[in-house]
Amino acid sequence: MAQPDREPLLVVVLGPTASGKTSLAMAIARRFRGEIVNCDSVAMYREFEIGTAKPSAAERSEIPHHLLDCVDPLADVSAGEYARQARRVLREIVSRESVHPRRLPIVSGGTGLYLRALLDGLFPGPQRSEQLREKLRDRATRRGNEYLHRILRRIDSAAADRIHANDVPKVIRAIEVCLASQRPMTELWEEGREPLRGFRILRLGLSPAREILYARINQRAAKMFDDGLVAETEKLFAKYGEKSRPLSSLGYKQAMQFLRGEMDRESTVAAAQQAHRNYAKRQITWFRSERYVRWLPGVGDDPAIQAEALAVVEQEI
RNA sequence: GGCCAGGUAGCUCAGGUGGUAGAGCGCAGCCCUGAAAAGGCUGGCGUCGGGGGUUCAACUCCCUCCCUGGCCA
Repeated sequence: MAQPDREPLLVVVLGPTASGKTSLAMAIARRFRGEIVNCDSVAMYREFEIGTAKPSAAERSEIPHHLLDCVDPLADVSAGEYARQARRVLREIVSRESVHPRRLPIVSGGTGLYLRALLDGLFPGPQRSEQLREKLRDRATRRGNEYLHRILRRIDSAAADRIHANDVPKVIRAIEVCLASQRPMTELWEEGREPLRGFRILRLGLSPAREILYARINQRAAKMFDDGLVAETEKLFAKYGEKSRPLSSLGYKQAMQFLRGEMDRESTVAAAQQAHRNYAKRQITWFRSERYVRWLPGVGDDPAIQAEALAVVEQEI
């Protein structure tokens, strides 16, 4: 029996792309009156449909979904912004006075950093400054990565030790933080993060065999092209131009190359499949070190896996 | 059948006046504190087409055979 004063449960479904997170989240939501909170960075953008494998219209009308289609194609999201919005949504779901029993929030997604920002929090640092970044990027191109890295070493040597000189975006972010806050970034890190409070968190991780996952990825990426990914990309490019960041994300990036005539259709599909596989591998590495994950050895639309997951949630709820 | 080009890592290809080989990609492992579907780091891998010969030593030189592509008949 649930104690009356127990904190509400939050279920998190995580795993690499194409592992069946949506299916599993839907199954849990159906059974326990859930609402799904998206945690895929690109799915937040409006109008990017085919390449993002968003839940279908039918799924969205059956179960409430949050943080999908909430960002303008010309805007930029960030981990911090995501975390703020997601926390607000979670509190809202769980604090509706009129709803009994309480609805179950289910976070579902594969963007590891966003998930960490949501659950563990980020350090209290400044937001990005596009002008400064532009300037630093420019210097990196003209004077080299090592040059930029030496600047970082001068103002925050601990950060320079941790960040490889070739990892330009992270070097730039570190310099940006130091300059904006007038303190070494690693010193700000010491101040800790602000984790999400007020929930008991159950992490369910999907971990299908590599071979099976790669086969699903290949199939799904090919299907995106059959379903009109190129036409969608063309439309979005015509409407927003190159400044729309998600146009350079998985699938869209390859479709853009096709539209520019850089590749034939077959190589385009192959390149998109490749990019998705590489991404999945990085996700797997990221999630592997995540703690407190209840791993499910299969795919989210497998009835046996769903049954296992439902049983685990049942115990916790 | 003749002539040319070529057969080197899973793939595409570099290379070497003879001292047992590389790059990119793939693959695998890893990192990640507001661009993260981004960015970066590390690492296997080869009977250098087969067989002979010359040589202390052949992937490299010579002979021969096989295979692929092109041109000519």
